[in-house]
Amino acid sequence: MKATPAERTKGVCSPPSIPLPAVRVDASVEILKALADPTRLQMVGVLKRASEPVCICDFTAAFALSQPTISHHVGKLREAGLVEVTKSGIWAYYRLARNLDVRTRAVLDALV
Amino acid sequence: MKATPAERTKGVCSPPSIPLPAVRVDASVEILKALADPTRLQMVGVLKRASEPVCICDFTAAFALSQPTISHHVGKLREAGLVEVTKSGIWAYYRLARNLDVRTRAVLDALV
DNA sequence: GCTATCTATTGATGACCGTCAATGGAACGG
DNA sequence: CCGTTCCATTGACGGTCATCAATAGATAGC
Repeated sequence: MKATPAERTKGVCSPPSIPLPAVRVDASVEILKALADPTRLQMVGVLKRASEPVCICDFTAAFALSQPTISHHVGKLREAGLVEVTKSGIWAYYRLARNLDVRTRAVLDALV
Repeated sequence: MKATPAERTKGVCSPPSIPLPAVRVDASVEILKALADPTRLQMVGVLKRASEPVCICDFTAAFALSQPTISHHVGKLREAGLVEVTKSGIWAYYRLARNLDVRTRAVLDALV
């Protein structure tokens, strides 16, 4: 009925522990989902290296995707709070958000 | 026909630059997608803090999800190379992979 | 006003994901 | 053997996502 290779008992082996607060997990998941796409990760890489805000038209030229798809991706990044947009005339310029928290910045430094 | 707020010309404003190698982007995206789920991120947090491999039955007890769903999530983590499994008798014990590369470890240190 | 350019939005479509119930497979105890 | 426990797999279902074509909004120059 039971087998104890170490000192395990019934169904639950060791007391379950959930160390991370749910609100923090949700925040991290939102960032991770925003970054978990090749195009968006490349975009963040470009923005992280750019010394000035980058025009959307640069992305449409660089990424072999339709213009609505490009707009969709930068919108996702903006919803996640990763980028900021400033509009000047016809153009829309994007840059990395300047108030990224420490953990998000660490993720970006590690990956892009 | 054209408007030049700075020194932009026609459609393409500045020469496009794709700094990150595609192979590295794909590898990063695989890690990000594996982590971009609340349950899996919590699992990784538990494993990161655990001093010994954790039994699947602990996860089924901790996460209010069906056992197939738990198995599905740890399978995703294993496919991404984030965790390793060692089976002992009836039980399956999971731990963090011991050969995680530097960038992946930095992401885990930042988030979980 | 009219036209051209850049960007965002809408609608549609095909693919993928998270979840569960049901089943299968393996190992242990009697 | 046989029943039990643990884990993985399959099949199905609803939801989300990435993508594009088409359209709309906004701005600048004529």
